[in-house]
Amino acid sequence: MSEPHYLKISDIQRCSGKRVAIDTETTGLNWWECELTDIGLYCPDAGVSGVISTLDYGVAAEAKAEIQRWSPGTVTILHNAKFDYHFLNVNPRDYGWNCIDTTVLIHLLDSRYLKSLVSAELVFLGENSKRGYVESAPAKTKIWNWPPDLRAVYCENDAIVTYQLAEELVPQITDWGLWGLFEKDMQYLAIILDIETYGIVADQEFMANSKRALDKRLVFLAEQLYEAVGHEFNWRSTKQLSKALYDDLGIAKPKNPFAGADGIDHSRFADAGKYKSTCTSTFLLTEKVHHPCGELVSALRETALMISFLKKWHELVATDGIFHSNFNITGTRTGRLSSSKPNLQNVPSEVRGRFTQSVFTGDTTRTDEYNLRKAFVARKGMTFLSVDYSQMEIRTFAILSKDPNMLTAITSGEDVHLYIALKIWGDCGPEINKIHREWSKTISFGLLYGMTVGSLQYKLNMDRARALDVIAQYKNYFPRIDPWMREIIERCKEFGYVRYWSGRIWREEDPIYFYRGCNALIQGGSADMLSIAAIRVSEWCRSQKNPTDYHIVNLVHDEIITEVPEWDVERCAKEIAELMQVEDIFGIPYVTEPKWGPSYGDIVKKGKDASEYEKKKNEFEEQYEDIEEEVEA
DNA sequence: AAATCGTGCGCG
DNA sequence: AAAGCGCGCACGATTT
Repeated sequence: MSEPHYLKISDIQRCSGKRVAIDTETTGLNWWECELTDIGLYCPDAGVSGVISTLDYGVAAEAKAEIQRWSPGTVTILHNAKFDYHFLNVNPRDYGWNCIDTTVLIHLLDSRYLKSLVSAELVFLGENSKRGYVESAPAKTKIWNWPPDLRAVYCENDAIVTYQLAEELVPQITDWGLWGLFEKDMQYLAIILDIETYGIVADQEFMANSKRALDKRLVFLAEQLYEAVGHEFNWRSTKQLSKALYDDLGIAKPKNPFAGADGIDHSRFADAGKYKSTCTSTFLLTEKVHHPCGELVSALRETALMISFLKKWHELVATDGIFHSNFNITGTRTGRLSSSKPNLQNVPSEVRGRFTQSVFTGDTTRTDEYNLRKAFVARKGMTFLSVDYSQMEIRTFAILSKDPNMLTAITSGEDVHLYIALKIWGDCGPEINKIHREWSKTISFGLLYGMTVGSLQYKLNMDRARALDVIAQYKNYFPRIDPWMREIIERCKEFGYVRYWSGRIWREEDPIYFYRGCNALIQGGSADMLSIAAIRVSEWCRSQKNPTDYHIVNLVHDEIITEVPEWDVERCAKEIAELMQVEDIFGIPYVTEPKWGPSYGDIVKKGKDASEYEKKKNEFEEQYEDIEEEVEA
């Protein structure tokens, strides 16, 4: 092992204004409760290479303060910058530093690359310098428990590798014409750093009440099921469930819809084991197996899932009652954001079961203990303001494909799906129009994602000829759909990638997946637009008279949620909704819709009756009592 | 005992 | 219940 190079506090200032790679080691991943153990710096222009050991709290504070004195224009280079910045308690934007995050460089070159430093070094520098250190460390020991000298050389090495990666990758990014997009993503990263730091408050009382009610509900439902079947079993196991329903209870098992007249599945999927012979999906159980046990299992699954959300959240909420979720800008194939610990992008809402397997089966409203968005609340005196885009992806499709009729549809100001349905199939009376509207929705989203005829006939329960006819009518009305899709597939064939309006590159070499490029352009193109909107909203927040009262708290693909003073919400709604239209980008406004309320589960459009909240609350209390009685009985 | 895969489902 | 895109997470079953 090489000797560690311990730096003096005074060495830190030598990096100011220069290109400096930073790597930190810490006592854990949770930056809001863990400590820095080391700060590695590599700045060849200043002749600095080494580590500040920050095990001493005073030294850590001193080192952080010195770093904060770096002048504007200092180029900080980090691998997964958000992590280190959280521990250093700084946002590079606030100090005028440039930031180069090497994971983002990699992601922009090809979103399929793994982002770990080991993998990056191997792919782009052809080495694995970490291995030696890891092998000389005590087996299965966390880095923060390593001997300090070993950790120091490891940390310094990571900083050096990060610097080398930037040297290698920045010219590649420039060559591909991606530098502008990279700078945008670095601005985005700074905002996400703010969002994570500020966090979102947990309503732990709601979580506890909801959990209690759901636990009882689960026991009650399970007992019902076991009684019906005649014995206990693990309903979570598809194997055991299949046996209980179709063998023990003798319910008729749904026929394989892909089987031919001889009852045998001759499709190309049959051998691949794609047909799940247990037949226990919720879709089958509720739509095809008409038996109360199907409903029971469906309710059990929903209840169990809600409980698992609550259990996870209980572990994740910090001691100050705040969630510090993690948003990853390099986590998806298309350029969307992903969220974890907790995932703030898949929180169950009040509306349940809109679709089962994408087949419309009617909306139902969840009672309060199932409306888990209520677990996220605004701080005292504040309110959540959620502004989302209407039909964002259809709008992006219209703009990218320049389909004249689709552009008219989205700028008409009408209900887009109904508008399309009426244009294609005419006014057939309210009942039939409703069906046509569902068709239109299924086809619109299906086409965007590359749905096949077979799938549509299955989804809409039509024969092949009818499904083909419906698609033909749709495509006949929107003449640019087919040509646009063909162009994208052609580009994939020719270049091995397609470019978004933003310049982002989506790569694919396998012809069987070229069709996914259409979805990537729409989904990812929308994501790049939302990120720009978020950057502007963040700037707006910081330009307010009292900026500490205005924060973004969540981003959900087509929605920006801010926390603003309750008294000021109407003005905020108006200004942010307008700002988010970003009309300057395409010359066409993205229509936005503001809603607000005291919790994420209780945001409604302006004008909705406040007594609605009290009404639901009472229903919750009643239902909770019912469950208590049910269980006791 | 731990890692990985398969299934299922929440969201857009 | 495969066929339409993109995620994160929990759990059972299976593999190492």
